[in-house]
Amino acid sequence: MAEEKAASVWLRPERPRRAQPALTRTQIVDAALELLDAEGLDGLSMRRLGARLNSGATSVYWHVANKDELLELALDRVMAEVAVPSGGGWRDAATGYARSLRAMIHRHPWTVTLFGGRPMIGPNATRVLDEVLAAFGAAGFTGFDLEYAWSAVVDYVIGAAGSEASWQRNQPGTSSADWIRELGPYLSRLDEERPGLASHIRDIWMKETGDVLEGRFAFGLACVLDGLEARRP
Amino acid sequence: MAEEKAASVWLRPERPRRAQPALTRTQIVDAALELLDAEGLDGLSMRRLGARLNSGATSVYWHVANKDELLELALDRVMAEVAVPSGGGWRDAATGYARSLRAMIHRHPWTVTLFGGRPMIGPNATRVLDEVLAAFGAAGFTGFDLEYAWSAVVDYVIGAAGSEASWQRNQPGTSSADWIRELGPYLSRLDEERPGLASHIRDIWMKETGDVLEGRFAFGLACVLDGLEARRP
DNA sequence: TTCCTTCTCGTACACTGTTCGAGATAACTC
DNA sequence: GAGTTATCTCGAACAGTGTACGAGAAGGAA
Repeated sequence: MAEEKAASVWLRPERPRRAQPALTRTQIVDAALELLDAEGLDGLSMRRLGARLNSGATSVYWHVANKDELLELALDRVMAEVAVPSGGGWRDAATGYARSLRAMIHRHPWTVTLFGGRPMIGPNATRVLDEVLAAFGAAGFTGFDLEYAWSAVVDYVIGAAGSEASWQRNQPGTSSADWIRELGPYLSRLDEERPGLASHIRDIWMKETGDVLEGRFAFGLACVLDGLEARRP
Repeated sequence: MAEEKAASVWLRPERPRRAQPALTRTQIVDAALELLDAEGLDGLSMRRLGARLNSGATSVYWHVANKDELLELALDRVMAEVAVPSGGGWRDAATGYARSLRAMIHRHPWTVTLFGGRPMIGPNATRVLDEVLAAFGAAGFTGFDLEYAWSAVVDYVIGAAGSEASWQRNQPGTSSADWIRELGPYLSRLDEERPGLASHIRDIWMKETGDVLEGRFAFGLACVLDGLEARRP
């Protein structure tokens, strides 16, 4: 990856082009997304991207400065899938936003590592942020409280959805129950050393189905939102 | 990275050794930690690790199967710095745990990417988890609620501290204010398109000092804990 | 025609994780 | 003592990575 900090992608428009261009930024991002969604962050290499585009590996560098920059574009692209419902109360808006963000992360688990890398200022990310601030603003939050309030929600969602997603990213096709099953010897050792923990693991992790994940997220989100409600001016 | 899934590190003890070994697991992890803390995840390569240990690059592979495994060992090592205070109420325990985890993440920003990769079952991670479960259990939580309750706290802390840390990881030595300043043209464009957002950015991000981060974390954590308190049996 | 911009791409460099097998060294066996 | 085995180090090699560079093709304008 490049060490130089080029000016942000969002300041440098797509290069001017002539009649029939062979490669486009959107086309490149499309192909990158296919690779990312199919095989995760490791699945995207510039050479494979070139192959998928039926072009030379290094042709992409005319349209995009970096691999980092390409990822920034891809991340903003999937932010288009995130929506903040309007019309209902602020709590509906917050819940809808949280669930929509989580769903997006589940569809694109590779995003997790990228969040927070630098402030996201792509068009879709700013649109989402603008909508979120409007919704929380309408709820009465202003100034620092506004920042704190929406941060609490995003931070929780990214933490929760991130931990859910990084499992499926690293152990595709296996459940945590499968994994625990391989750990027989470890669990029986744990029975002696930390019996409370061992029984909790057997109770919970072995039953970790989609429902449990769902329940966990609903619980945590409700906690955060209750806390916000209590602090709302 | 290896595709094969070797049995977990924690099931395979350090290899038996003779009188004066030249390389030790702990020694290796020590050196790895130095590299990780100094230069982040990218700073750790097997060759550089070998160099720091005054040994051949591939000698490490006798003591550790993978780079992934090495990272697992390093991650568990820093989990030793996390503590759950006991003696006070459950809320003291939860707060202390949250702050201790956040502080650890700040000291070792490279951990963020590693969390959730797979369940952490190293000795230090299990010790922490055991203590946390005990604290939340003493607060009255049982079964699924116990799992939900502690998850809400970890997920929030990892989300919040993670976003704080990934900034310092990617832009070492610069503040977000510096970064915004470079974005002059972008901000003035935003003034026209999304005036509310632009003014919020100027108000908040430009002033993002340690105090703001501190306030944000305290706010979010209080929200989560209030929510838990309300749901406590 | 000449010139300039736009765009593609082969080659090359310095790096990565990891495998393999050769060799050294110590401890145990006879 | 000699012989054998287990422990450990390490150089070479392989397939892969991101990216700089420069040669060249293709089209529009003068």
